[in-house]
Amino acid sequence: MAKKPEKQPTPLEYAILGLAAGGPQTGYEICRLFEETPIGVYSSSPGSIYPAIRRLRAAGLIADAPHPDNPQGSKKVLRITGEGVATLRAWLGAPVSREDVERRMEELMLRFAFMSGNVSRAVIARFLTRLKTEIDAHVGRLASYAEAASLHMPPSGALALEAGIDSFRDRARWAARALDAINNAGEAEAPAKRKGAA
Amino acid sequence: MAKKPEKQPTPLEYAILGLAAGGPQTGYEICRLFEETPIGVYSSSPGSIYPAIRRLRAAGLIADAPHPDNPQGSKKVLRITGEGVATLRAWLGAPVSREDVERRMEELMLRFAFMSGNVSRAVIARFLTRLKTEIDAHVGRLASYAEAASLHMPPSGALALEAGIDSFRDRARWAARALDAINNAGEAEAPAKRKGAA
DNA sequence: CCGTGCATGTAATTCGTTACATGATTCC
DNA sequence: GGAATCATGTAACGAATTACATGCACGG
Repeated sequence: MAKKPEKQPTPLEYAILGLAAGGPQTGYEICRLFEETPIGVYSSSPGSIYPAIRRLRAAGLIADAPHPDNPQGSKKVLRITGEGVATLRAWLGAPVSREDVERRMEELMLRFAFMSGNVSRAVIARFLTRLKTEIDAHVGRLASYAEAASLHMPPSGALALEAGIDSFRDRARWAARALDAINNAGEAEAPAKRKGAA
Repeated sequence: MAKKPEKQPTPLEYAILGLAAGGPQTGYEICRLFEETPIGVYSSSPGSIYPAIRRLRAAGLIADAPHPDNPQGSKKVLRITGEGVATLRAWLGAPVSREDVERRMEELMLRFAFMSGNVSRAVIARFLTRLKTEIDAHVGRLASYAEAASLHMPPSGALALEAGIDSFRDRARWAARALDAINNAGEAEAPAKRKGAA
């Protein structure tokens, strides 16, 4: 358990790690998920997935499950390791930075997607709160840029910028709604500290 | 003007081409634009931009403007070539595919941003119409997937999927609004075929 | 016994990222 | 004349894309 340069996994590797955290998977199952479900906005295809699996295995974040009864070769079942869980949780719990919002929103949403079951409700709530704060700040910057520059832009340029601002605003509203949903779901499960409405 | 393998430029190269189509630029000006304006969601930094400029120059899509009075070495002014304009227009006018919407929405918005001044209003309108159609279809697919799978997903996974669907819906609404804006602006400029409301 | 789907990979290419290198202006 | 900014690049590296390679299992 030593001798790892401690390099941060790529988003694709985190995605695979997150899938493995939901239960043992084979490489082929992971390929299928990337092909057939909306998670696959993040690339797909065996050519990127199998090398990513190999890197995760080399880093000790996943391991081959003891071959159930397969002779070998075909059907290797992957299981996340303790260190893998720790790495995944560190990623999920990392602060939401301005750069994340400006240039890595997709990765933020991928992070969020894997949170339930892997981090506490408090961590999820903190993520959403911080996400909304950072998005609001970014929308402010974009709006003032648009105000200053829209007139000197070609119409389609201004409209494209508007689309970007809109989508950040929309995401901020979603974050607020998601926070409510998480809190309500949590209250229903937990011993119920307080009840407002049904 | 021969001997080019006719390979399709990358999004970054198209972005540079689009900027050059707006008027001569220096590499440094392009770097600054990527650093300081919201166009820079598409990477930035000299390390990717200068190599891209070199590739565009090698492909004959941009050329060095005859050095105005600079001795040499510093401050090379880039100008788009006729072939560059043709390549840019081909990109801007290309059909909107399902794959574009599913996995290259950012590139579609980049395309749209450069349309004014480079392609006709008809091409812009066709783009927006087709974009909305493809987005609506994709929303339909995502919604039926969500209906079938949301219950078996962890809550944050379902919420993340919802965020994705929302943002596509939002973008479809934007496309409709943008189409109106383009049409209205066009009518104001053109000899006015018909007038409905002020 | 033959094709289709299951299942796991490798190889070549290419682009982007990060970091570094270099020199010319301009401002104080 | 020294520092900041202008301005243009190169080098090392990593990772994704595309295409290809391989073999097993199973139904018809």
